[in-house]
Amino acid sequence: MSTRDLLARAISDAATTVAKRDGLALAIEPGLVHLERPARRENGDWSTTLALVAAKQAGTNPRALAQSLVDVLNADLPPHTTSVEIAGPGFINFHLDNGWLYDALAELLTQGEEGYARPDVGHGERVQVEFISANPTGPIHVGNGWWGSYGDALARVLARSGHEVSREYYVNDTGGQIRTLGESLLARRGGEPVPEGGYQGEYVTELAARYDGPDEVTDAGRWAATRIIDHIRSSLAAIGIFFDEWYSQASIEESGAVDETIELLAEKGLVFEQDGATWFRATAMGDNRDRVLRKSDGDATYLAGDIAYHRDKFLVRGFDRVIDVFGADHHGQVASIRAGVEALGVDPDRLEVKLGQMVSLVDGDDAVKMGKRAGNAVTLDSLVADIGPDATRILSLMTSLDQATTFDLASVREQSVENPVYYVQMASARIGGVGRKAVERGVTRVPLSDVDLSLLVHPRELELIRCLEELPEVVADAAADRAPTKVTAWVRRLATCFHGFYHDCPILGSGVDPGLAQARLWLVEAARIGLAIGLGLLGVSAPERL
RNA sequence: GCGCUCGUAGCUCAACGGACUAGAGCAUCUGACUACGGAUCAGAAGGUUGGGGGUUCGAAUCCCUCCGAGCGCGCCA
Repeated sequence: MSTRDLLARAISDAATTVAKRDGLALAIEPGLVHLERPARRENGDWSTTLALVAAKQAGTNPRALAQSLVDVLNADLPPHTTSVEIAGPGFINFHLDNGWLYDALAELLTQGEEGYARPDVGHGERVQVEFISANPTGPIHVGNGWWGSYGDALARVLARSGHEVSREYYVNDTGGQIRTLGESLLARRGGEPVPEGGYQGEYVTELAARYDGPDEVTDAGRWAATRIIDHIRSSLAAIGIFFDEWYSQASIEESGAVDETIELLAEKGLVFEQDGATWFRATAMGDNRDRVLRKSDGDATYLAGDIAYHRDKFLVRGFDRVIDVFGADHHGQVASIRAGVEALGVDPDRLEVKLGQMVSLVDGDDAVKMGKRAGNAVTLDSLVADIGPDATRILSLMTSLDQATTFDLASVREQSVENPVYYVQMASARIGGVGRKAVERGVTRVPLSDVDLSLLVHPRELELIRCLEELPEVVADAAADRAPTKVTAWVRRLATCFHGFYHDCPILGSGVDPGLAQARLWLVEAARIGLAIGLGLLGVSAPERL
């Protein structure tokens, strides 16, 4: 059990003691004790706001409650605790000796890369993360890659924190756009200009040259969409994004699921006919207007397919939770699909929609030329070719999804200090360097049980251990908040701590005490494990040399 | 016009109900190398968190309002 958990238990016990003694309504489960790290180290190693939060329900004031708790805690100090004090309006601060850090370090090393930082916050919840789902009518752009990196990292974080995760790409391989794609392809093959509103891109010309099927629009469109999806798949594979499922919209329509879904909604009295079309009474579910499900020409709308698709997710495949990651330009769909899900009798809270704000690229002096929305005009392939897969992923995971971002290609293109991937990967390379140097000098790590970790007393060493100790909590928070950027922030902090340690604490130097050298070698191993876990969650490589 | 999202240092971004100096990086200015990779480390300077109200013991964070920006408002997908 971690020191943090032991503290939480001690606080819970103290609350029980105080409640019984003073007749207060105060019962706090250890798991609900909120512990945080004070911003300033002199205010202790851990802090709790329990007295602030619980005073009202206990019928007392925060300072008085805090004082009672502090008295009880000081009478029987929790493990590693040297003192407990009250601060400000009623914060309770705990000062610990370094022993808790050595315990944490040993725990990390014992659990290793596989076992460490696997907080079970999901309890096996089955979560589907659907992301990218760009239409198969052309290459994907930078925004798709940006939001895709988010979706993939979120899936990794959820998987590590006790969720059963499935990644899915919804392929819109039907409807008018596929016909338009087919028309464009056939026009190009016939040497004619692409019709108004068609797809003009060069990729259409390239595909046309390879197409040897019939002069039939739908066949041509489907054929092209399949080739384009293959291309998208490889573009995403290049930055480490893979899907469990590529779900075809056409397959939903062909299976009859769309008709069934409309029928289901009709049974609930939420469907009506008007102007020759079939409508969904979405306003009954809070949408701001009703929506067409079946057009007067008999074709199902995109929305009808999407509702049928979500019915499949929740009611057929049985996911407990569905997280859809959309670009902000699709936010108009959210209210309708949410209304549809609710109409099907599914608790709409089980559907989470994450909107990725727009991404803009500038390129040094060419900023103006590229224009404001350049990000959505530049292909992901060209970005990756330009700055590499690792930089693409870490940059897209530096900012939160809901922050519209602009970044300058010129500043990250080369091995520039503005490119955070080098700072982090240099830590990885230095760790690799220590290993190589150790081999060169014939130094090997002795078993952990023979090492005295308490020799690690340098402030740089202690900071590094503190940082590593935070990882399980960072993973849990990142999962709960759907915020993989928290992992990015942590990885950068870890790199900073490692560089500081590396700078000030020689490991293999001739003047280093052998016992201390062993402790430091194990600390380096712990840093390697932490970095590997963190970068792994982000989909960024941890190279042993640069 | 309506709706959704967002306005935090010169720039790009953190922090998303906690205090104790709103944090990083870049850019600017000072320092540290015969180093286990200096693509590093240390320090300085830089912000009434778009404006104004409100709720709270406590607000960048929640609510209202105004201003500004982006994106949507099809029997397209």
